Amino acid sequence: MKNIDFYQRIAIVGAKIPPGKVTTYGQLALLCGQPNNSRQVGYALNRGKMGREFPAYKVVNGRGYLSGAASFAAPDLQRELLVADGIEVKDNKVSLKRYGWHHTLEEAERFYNLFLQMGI
DNA sequence: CCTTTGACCAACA
DNA sequence: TTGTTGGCCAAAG
Repeated sequence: MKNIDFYQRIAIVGAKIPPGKVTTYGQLALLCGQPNNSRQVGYALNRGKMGREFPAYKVVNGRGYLSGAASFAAPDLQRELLVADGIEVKDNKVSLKRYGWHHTLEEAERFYNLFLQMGI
């Protein structure tokens, strides 16, 4: 699997984050078939490799913390976008328990099969 | 070719 | 419960 494909996978999974939910770098990496490659997800976003469509604001770290002022065009942009989606942000952090995307095994398998079928 | 860097993470003290 | 540590791995230098 080429890395270009990994970015494609991230785009596909990112588009399926349920409304009003957030995901983590690690979860995206896992759903994209590379559980130990969460740093690469951060790299892709940092370098703007995911395009304008990608809901980067819905990606937080494993403890629910937002990505940092430097990561978005405006320092407070990520928080504003999350709040606009009805997601509570307190102390620069969201509750993963309440707003995390708790995907099922079936969902994970659907992605796996889709990627297989697409050959990416 | 190395070596360093990073929008990460789980385990540990 | 907070800070640290070692592992991770592709891209950049």
